Amino acid sequence: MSAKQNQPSTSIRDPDATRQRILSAALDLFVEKGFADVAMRQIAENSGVTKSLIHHHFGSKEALWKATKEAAFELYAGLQRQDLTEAEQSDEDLLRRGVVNYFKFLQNHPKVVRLFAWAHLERDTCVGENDSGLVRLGAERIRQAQESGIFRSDVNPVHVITTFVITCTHWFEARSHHSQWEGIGSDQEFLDDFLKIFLDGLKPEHVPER
Amino acid sequence: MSAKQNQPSTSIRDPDATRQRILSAALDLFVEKGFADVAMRQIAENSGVTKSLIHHHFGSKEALWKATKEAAFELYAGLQRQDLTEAEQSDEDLLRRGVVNYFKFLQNHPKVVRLFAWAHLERDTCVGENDSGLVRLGAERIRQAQESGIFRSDVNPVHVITTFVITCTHWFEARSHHSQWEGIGSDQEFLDDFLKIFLDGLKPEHVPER
DNA sequence: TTTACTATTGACCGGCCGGCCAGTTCATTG
DNA sequence: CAATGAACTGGCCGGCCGGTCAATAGTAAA
Repeated sequence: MSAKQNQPSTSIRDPDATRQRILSAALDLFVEKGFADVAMRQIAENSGVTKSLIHHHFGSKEALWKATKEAAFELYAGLQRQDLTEAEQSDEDLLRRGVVNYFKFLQNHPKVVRLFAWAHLERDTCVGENDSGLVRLGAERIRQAQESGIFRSDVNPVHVITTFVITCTHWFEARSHHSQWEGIGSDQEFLDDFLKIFLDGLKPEHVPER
Repeated sequence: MSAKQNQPSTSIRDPDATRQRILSAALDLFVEKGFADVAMRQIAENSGVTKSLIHHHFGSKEALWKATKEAAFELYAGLQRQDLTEAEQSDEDLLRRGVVNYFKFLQNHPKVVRLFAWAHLERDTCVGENDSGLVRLGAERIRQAQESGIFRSDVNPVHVITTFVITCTHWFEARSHHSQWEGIGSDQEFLDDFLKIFLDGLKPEHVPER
């Protein structure tokens, strides 16, 4: 992957790979226990390097934390932007697919979900800043669909996006919380029910008086 | 409040009040920074007592954390149960009022919101266990409304409850996250839009075939 | 081969952590 | 008025924290 020249695998030192191993171990630990409860020593041990080496590559614990979040967000934004741009026109089915895609993404990336949850709690704003572009794009799609009469036009398009983003996100963030509720269904069953309510709730008013 | 006998206010020692002051300081700090990032020394300083005294009254940091969460949950459950039981029959307007009440509660108790968010992340199950009773009660109400033909019957009642609980909760938990989204409205505006979508989405099917 | 640079190590630092303990002060009770 | 026990204090402990630094080892350029 990052093999410079034709250097064979005899190369003992590979700083890129080292950084990657550190980031990976840091991600696992930060995701599990949050920033404050993780010791640099643990990260060092889990990644098979010295604590000093982490400082050499990343500078400080804070900087490593920031780098971890940025790496996670790159993954997140990359896939999301892809989903959003490859779809072309706006109709109900597009929104359904958008919700399903977002839901599936969170389902497949539980680490990202938890990492962002920690970030929210420490009032990290960079995640929110970064995806405001995605939201703008999505809201524009909704607005177009409202103008075409596909969706009701008496709701703020941003709130439509927010509603499903919030629902999907919190479903996974607080899974351990509501998974013990009696009678609650699987991921798929909840998604299906939510889509019924959400999409029918967005249908245009039946009696457009005035 | 907790004045035993007719003891005047000259009483220097008041262990109940002391415990309360410790709990209050602990709540503020835990809410702000989470369990791991709070030092017993800070709690001691903020509550005006010695670190040793906290250990005397609560035993350990973990125990204090647990006591803090339990106190918060008592407040939460008390008000929620009150809202749920004082309402009698089930109709659309009842659900609307339920959602509004829940939303307003979270709006008025940001500390509880954040405390529970920390608890979720450390996979604390006791919060979820405790309110499963509330959910059961709410779901039963929805089921009755479905039988009466007030709501669509093709969705799991628990998922109806879950949907609005999740939405309200995450709206406040991740406020710092989406407050920077361009075009997003105030608490009230979002609530209004969500209610439109949610309640209309719950209306019975228009063509009840079969 | 020499040089220069960077990746990597292990030992070490001051400081803060949660918890403990011996002692003091207060309030109740017999 | 003792005296008993709980509330409360200050000081101390071992241990872990993030971070630093001088020294070493590998690597690529000259």
